[in-house]
Amino acid sequence: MPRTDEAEAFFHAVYSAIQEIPPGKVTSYGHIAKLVGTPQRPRQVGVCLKHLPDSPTFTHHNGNVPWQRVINSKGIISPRGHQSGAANQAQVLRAEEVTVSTGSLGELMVDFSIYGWFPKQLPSEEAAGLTAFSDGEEEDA
DNA sequence: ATATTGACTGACC
DNA sequence: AGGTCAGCCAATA
Repeated sequence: MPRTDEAEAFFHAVYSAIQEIPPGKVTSYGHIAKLVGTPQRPRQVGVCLKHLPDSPTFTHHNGNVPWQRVINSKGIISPRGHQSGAANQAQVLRAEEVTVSTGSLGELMVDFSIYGWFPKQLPSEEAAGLTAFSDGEEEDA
């Protein structure tokens, strides 16, 4: 649990934002950071999830916060230094019909098409007509 | 109390 | 296209 009130507020904001990610979709740490008004702290978002309680006695816990729907900006499940936790996350995502493929290096990739928001743009920016990475560089479908 | 780590990311080589 | 670096800051050591 957070040690300061300031951190407490941040944790709460992050968990609440994550709860808004619809089932079957994912987003990035960076995007959550933007949503809570601290775009320069995607890392702290990771810290929040790292310390997400298991016990339902907490307001936010792994039973009501869809932690599995947060991946990194590269579109892959963060390996967090090692693979065990990431593999579990992939399993939980697959359980909610999210396609996760394994790359040649063992990376667990999530299809960008199910991003609730693109990693580099907020919904408002998307509405402005940005094309993100659909610029026409596809070589395969 | 000081130092290191790390569920991140974008900017630069 | 792929590695490195500098910010970030709570949690650990």
